[in-house]
Parts: sequence; structure tokens; C-alpha cells
Amino acid sequence: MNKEVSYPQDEPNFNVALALSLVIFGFDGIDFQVLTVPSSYSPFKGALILPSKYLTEKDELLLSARKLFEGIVGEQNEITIEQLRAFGGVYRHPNGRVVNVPHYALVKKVDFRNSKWLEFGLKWYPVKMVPDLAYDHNEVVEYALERLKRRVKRRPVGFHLLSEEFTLGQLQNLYESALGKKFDRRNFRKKLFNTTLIIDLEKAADGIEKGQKKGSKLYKFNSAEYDKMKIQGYDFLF
Amino acid sequence: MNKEVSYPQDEPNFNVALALSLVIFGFDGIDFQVLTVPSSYSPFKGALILPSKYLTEKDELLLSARKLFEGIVGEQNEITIEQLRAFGGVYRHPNGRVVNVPHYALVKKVDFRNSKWLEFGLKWYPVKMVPDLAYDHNEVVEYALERLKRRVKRRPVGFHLLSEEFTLGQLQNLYESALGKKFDRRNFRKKLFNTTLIIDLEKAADGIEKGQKKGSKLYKFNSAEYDKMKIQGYDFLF
DNA sequence: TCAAAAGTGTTCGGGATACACCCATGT
DNA sequence: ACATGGGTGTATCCCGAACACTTTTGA
Repeated sequence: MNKEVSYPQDEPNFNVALALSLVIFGFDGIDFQVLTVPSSYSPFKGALILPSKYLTEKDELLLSARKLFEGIVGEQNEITIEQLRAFGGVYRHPNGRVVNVPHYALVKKVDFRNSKWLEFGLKWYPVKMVPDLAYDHNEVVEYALERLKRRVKRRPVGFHLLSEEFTLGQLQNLYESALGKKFDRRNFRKKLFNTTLIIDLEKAADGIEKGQKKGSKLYKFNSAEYDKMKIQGYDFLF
Repeated sequence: MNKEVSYPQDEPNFNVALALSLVIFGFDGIDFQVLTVPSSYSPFKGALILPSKYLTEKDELLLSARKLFEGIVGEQNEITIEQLRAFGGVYRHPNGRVVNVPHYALVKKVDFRNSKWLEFGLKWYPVKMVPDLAYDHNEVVEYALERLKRRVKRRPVGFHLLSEEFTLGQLQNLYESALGKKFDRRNFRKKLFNTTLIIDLEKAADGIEKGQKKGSKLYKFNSAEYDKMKIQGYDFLF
């Protein structure tokens, strides 16, 4: 019997530690941002990293990701969080191997306004200007960006990134920033209004929130329609 | 300082073992198949599983997947193999936790003809008739199928699944089987011939290979075009 | 006054879809 | 003879892309 094709073949080696990092994407109305934090432990104390923690033997992956997320962002009604993949290639701890299972998450940046997250040293960087991070976290961010791009193409993800009321300019910025290309304003609007996802609030923006120009119309998402799409599958494509 | 957001926070716990499974997809000219094998170790000795092995501390994920793959399928010129994600939820070994990092791979079933894989008990099952597997391997197969579907939609993946010479009927079966819907034959051909991916061999099939009807035309893929697409990105969509 | 974003319709072309008949093969 | 799959062309529709001018706001 060939051991290469059997499972379990001999005995497992319990010499691996699990770490979990979060790539938290925010959108400020103009650009996408990623959340970073300075590491407070060796071997990269002080260096910037993604918010991360080690898992214990009992921690479920997704649940731990949610917990870590909520520890940072606070409670949020609709959480978008998803595993990226296992990264096992880079970091070796003196005592053994560490495998990182990063997840990515989307937040409405407005949710941060009343949080104390500044005291931890958390800091947003625009995705095009992410500084050097420790471990392989830059690679993780790159990978997460690819995932984000695919997701934005296939799902009306603005829901989870814009505040309750937003302008079409902000939404268009979101798509252009995520997909790295420009859209014609008229065609963009036409496409949106052909769906039933957008509701005209018949109000004008005051221009205070970033990316909103005073006087432009405000919209909100139609969550009933969105939920319907979740069930029926998405015919939505950018 | 909040431990929830620091990395590394305290010390890692080296009590996890890594396993790696393969979801090997084949296409027999009519339907997609998945490769299974009986487990030869406890705790599920004899039960069907995906081909799998434990990793040692030094094994790279993708490299190990390739090695396992080649141990089963043999050398193959163009290997398509990709990590799915970490599955950490189900199986607990008495000595600690096992995290499985399954990968999926595509093979041309014709490659198996001269291999001795039968002696390991390897067996194909059509994806719609996969029996109960041990651990969480059924869940892994489901996840892999979703990934396969997305990949088939975006890339001319038939390359890695059909033998050198194939009929359009086989190719259409491949798309219909992967995406779970029927295509109009004329439209399907039109779409293919609008690309430059398909080369007419001006030969007729002898009807021996499964899915080939005697007398129908044979084609091959244009690998130069395919490589070009790999670099420039894909405008190919089904 | 100037620059930057918001708002608004029409035209064109290409790709997706729908659709029917004859032929070759193997039963 | 019959059933199954292969091969072929045309008409229609919808979506995406291209394109310009006026207004409001804030610097």
C-alpha cells in the first residue's frame, strides 16, 4: 500500500501553531483602506502587521475571526467575513511551524467614529500605499485584494462598505477603486437604476461626509432586494 | 494593550497537525468525476476518503500537494492544482487538533491508462454520485465543486481535462456538466470559433474514446493563444 | 472666474439567445 | 426504421460603450 495516497498515513505531527490575521477593508468614500496595527511581541515588535492572534486548540476559524473582528470594530449588524486561504510558507517560530489562516472583512468606516480603536495604534492605509508589513502580511493583503476585486464584480458589496445614505459618486468611486478602472457616469447610473437595488431618498447631501459633494442626491440600498438576490443567486455583474 | 489586536499575542500553541487532501477532478468525456480511496488507518480504516496525507513540519503546502498528486497520477506536463482553504472544524484527533488544507487538481483521465493506481483502491465517482466520505470530505468536495464551477466559467479549463484531440461534443459536455445547464449547439460552436483557442484538426473521430461519436470532427487547443491569455488576463467568459 | 463633480438621453455595435433541418452512425 | 448526436445560418434583443452640455459648489 502506497503511503502517499492513504489517510491518515502513519501519525499526525502536532507541531504546528495556528495564527489568524484579518484583512479589514474600509472605504472612505474615495479609496479602499486596510487596517494595520503595530506588533507588540517579538520577533517583530513594533513592526506593522495585520490585526492577528494565535488560536488555541479549540478555536473555530470563522468564529475566531468574528471575535477578533468585533474586538476591533465593535458589534456590527451585517458582518462580511470570509476565509482567504492558509498561508504556510514564510514564518517559522523557533518552536515549530506557524500556519496563518487570514480572513478578510468589510466595514463601514463610519462605524469607527465612536470606538476607541486609536489607542491600540490601529491605522488605515489606502490599499495602494500599504507600507511594508512583517511576516508575509503584504502577500496576504495582495491576495485579499484579488478576492475583493472578484467579489465586487459579482456582488453588490457596497452595502457593507458605504454608510446608510450615500451618493452615486461614492458608489462609483467604490467600483472604480476596487476594479481599477473608470466608468462612464451615465452608463454607471443606467446600470444601477436597471436593478432595484438602489432607492432614491429624495434628499440632498450636506457635503460633510468624505466623497459626498454638497447638493448631490442621496440613496440607500434596498435590503429586501439584496436578500432576495442572496437566495436566488446573483445576476449582478460589473 | 488589547491582546485581541496584537500579533503575536502571547505564545503560539504548537498542538495542531496539518493534513492535506486532494480533490482530483477528471472528465471522462461525459461527466466530471472525483477520485476517492479507502483509508488504511484509523479512525476510519476502510472508509472512503479523498487522497490525503499528513504534513511534516517542513512540508510546503503547494509542493506537498504536487508531490501527492504525482504519486497518484504520475508526472503530467501541465499541472493545475490550487489550494481551496483551511478546514479546521470537524475532525479531532485524540492527541490534538487536525487542520486540513485541501487542494483541488484537474487531470486528463486518459493519463491514467498506463498507471497502476488501481492497486491502491483508487476509484472515480461521478460528482453527482459521490458516496459518503469520512471526516468532512464531502463538504470539501462540495466546496471544490463550487470553485471548479467558477473556474470553468472564467478560464478555458478544458485544456487540462480533455485529451489532446477532442470533439466539440465532449467540450460541450464538459461545460454543461460543470455549469449544470444546457447550451444550444450552434451558439456554443459560434462562441468557441470566435476565439482563436480551438484548432480544427480536419480529422474525424474513430468513436472509441468515451464521449466521442465516430465521424465527428476532432479539434485541439491552441496553446500559444492560451498562454497569451494567461498573461494578458482572460476576456473569456461562459 | 475657475475647476470639479453632478445630473441627464441617444446611438451604435456585438454578443447572447432562439430556432429547424439534414446527415451519419449504431441499434 | 429508429434514436442519437453532429453539423450548419439567420433574425432578434439587450446590454455595454461612446459621447456633450448645463448646473452647483467651493476654492
